[in-house]
Amino acid sequence: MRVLIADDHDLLRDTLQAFLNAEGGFETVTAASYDEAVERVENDEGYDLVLLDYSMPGMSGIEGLQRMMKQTGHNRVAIISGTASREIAEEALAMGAAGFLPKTLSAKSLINAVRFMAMGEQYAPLEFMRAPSEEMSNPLADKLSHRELQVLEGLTQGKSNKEIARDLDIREPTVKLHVKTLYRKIGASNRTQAAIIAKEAGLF
Amino acid sequence: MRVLIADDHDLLRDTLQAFLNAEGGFETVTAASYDEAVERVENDEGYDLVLLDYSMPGMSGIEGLQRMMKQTGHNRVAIISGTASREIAEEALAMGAAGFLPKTLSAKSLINAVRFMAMGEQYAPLEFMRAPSEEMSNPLADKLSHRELQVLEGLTQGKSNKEIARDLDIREPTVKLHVKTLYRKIGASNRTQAAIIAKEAGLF
DNA sequence: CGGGCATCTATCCCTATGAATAGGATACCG
DNA sequence: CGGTATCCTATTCATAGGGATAGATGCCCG
Repeated sequence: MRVLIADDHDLLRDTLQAFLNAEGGFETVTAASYDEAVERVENDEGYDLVLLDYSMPGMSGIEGLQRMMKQTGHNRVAIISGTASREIAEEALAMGAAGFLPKTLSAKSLINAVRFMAMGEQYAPLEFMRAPSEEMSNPLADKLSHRELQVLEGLTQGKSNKEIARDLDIREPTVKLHVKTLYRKIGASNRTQAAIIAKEAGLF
Repeated sequence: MRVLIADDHDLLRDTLQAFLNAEGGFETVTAASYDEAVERVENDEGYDLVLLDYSMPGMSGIEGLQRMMKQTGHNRVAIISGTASREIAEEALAMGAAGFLPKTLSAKSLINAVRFMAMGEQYAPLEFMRAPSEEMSNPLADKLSHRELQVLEGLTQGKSNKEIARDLDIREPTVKLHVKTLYRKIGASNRTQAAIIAKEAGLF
């Protein structure tokens, strides 16, 4: 099995190559930039898999993946990245990439994944894909006080101020205040927008 | 590699066994029911992987997976199913299942997946996991007239009736009418609920 | 052709919402 | 202790939203 590893981090590239050689029985070739990778693919033959670092000179993200996939034709191309988000992984996979490898992957899993992809399957770490989008520990929630969050939850359920007041056992004017300050904090101008924003942030 | 296949469909079970033996080089044992599978695991030793049909006698869904995982201890257990939804797959994987195999999988991919799982990795078909939940082709949209849909879209953007009227170039009272009839159709009692319902149905 | 349907317009009336402002209670922190 | 933040309550006012009802048009289908 021939694998091309393209990454601008020398250390990672070299250790990865050594490891794939020793433990996985792969034949590996490396490139330190996107252009070098292109050159290798042009001149050499028969790579079973091309690993592209998501952020390296010349790559320009998902667009580099696309170009490489076009250029290699039937060859399989996977993304390897230390930072990319799930959205990017999804995009790459939807585009037909052979896989997505976060650098948090264990060496053992990486061997398995590379072998899996070289067999023609599509790989991505399930726990990575299963993560609920971004979450980002909800920057929204942090900005709001406890009460404001409770009120916001009421909004997302389509409740009136009066209902929210009853549920929280506070007076209606108080609810209105929380509602208004919460608008300011999350950038909404009415309750429907607030509800949508909260929903889209994955709250409740 | 020793694999236990538990499925009440004789045909599938036998062909699967034959195929895994011949093409994958696996040693396979079969069971026709959940209880038989439990028995096999108790008496035999060293299964690298247990494949459980999601709907077979005694299995009772995700609960059977849980019991089997507890019983086998370190052994790896995967679900195989012809009907189960993505939600069930997610649940199984979150619970630590070795994988999820829909019966729509190609034989070649199945071999790869089984080998992958036997190596200790977690597998599920990415295209299956990436599918946007259910979608159900939006029963909501069918119930609404064209205008009502346009108005509903405005609602989901947090617009006021006046804004919607301007955007659609109709008078505000008309918008209010559409809004009201649309509430009835989708079961909302105010604009926020309508917006949430539309959002959750995947509209817009 | 007439009935049913979606569409558009309009008016009345009441309630809910949003903005502005203000005062008091509590709790935490330097 | 004083400063600050959060929370609760209150009042007033303009506007938006929601319910009800009514009338008119254009269109398709039986």
